[in-house]
Amino acid sequence: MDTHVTQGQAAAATARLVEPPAKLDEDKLCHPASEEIELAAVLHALSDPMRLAIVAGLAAEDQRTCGSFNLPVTKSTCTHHFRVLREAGVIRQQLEGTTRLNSLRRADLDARFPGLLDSVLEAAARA
Amino acid sequence: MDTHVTQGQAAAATARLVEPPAKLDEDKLCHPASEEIELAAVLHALSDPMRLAIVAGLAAEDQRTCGSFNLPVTKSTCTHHFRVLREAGVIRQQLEGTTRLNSLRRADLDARFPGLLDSVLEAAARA
DNA sequence: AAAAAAGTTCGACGGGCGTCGTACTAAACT
DNA sequence: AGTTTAGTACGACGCCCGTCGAACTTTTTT
Repeated sequence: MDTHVTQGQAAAATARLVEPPAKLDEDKLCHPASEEIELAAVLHALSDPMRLAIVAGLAAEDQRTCGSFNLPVTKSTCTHHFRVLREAGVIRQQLEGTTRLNSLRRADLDARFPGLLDSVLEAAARA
Repeated sequence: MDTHVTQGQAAAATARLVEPPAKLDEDKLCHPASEEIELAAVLHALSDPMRLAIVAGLAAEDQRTCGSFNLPVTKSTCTHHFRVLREAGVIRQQLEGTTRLNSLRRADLDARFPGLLDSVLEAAARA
């Protein structure tokens, strides 16, 4: 090999063909761009009572950790629900030490689907 | 028995304990009352692309028959989607000869969840 | 260095969903 | 009366969803 690529880097590149994100810490939690947010996915994400509660709780107080909700499910189920919300573009998760801070993507959602989040939040508060 | 209940009525009442609606033609297609409409059920009903298309089509032109949508699925699947929408309280179906006329429950939905339907419809139109 | 804290990953399980085909019902049109 | 029209009812199939437990990673605390 005449290129300055170590054996480790080559192995990593090969592995990336199979498993894209690999090791970049920032991209480990991948979010859709605001234009990529799909309505059906958002509505599906919000159609679960527990996820609706998460979103309502986040609307009341932003930047909360996953554990702060004290949901009546195991941690793995908790991870699942937050991932569904994140991949639908409803919330943003950022790594912060050992925890993940969750925030509502209000601006992005409002830009893509004006008024939708607010009406859902108001509806959730009413029930 | 000293109450004025005929044998027929008693039998009907007993049967109703096992199979509530039974034979009343109007109740064959049972809809939830507006206060009984649940948010999660509505969001779930709207989270399917085909049902979203049905609702959008109904918003454009009301009182349409099931067949008028020419959906790319079989009739039984079609029946399924309309039932999900009806049982969630999103649409109303009324028997009319051999067909069922579908209409959006705008007033009921607006009363229960103000602005929700409109924002979803606007979001659907945008995508 | 060891333990604790906060999540993630993986495999598994049961139930529900979207889809289909076949059989059926009820009204409408020959 | 027979046929067409417009749906419904009932299984059946594969797949996805919500849930769990066990093992793991990473950062923080002791």
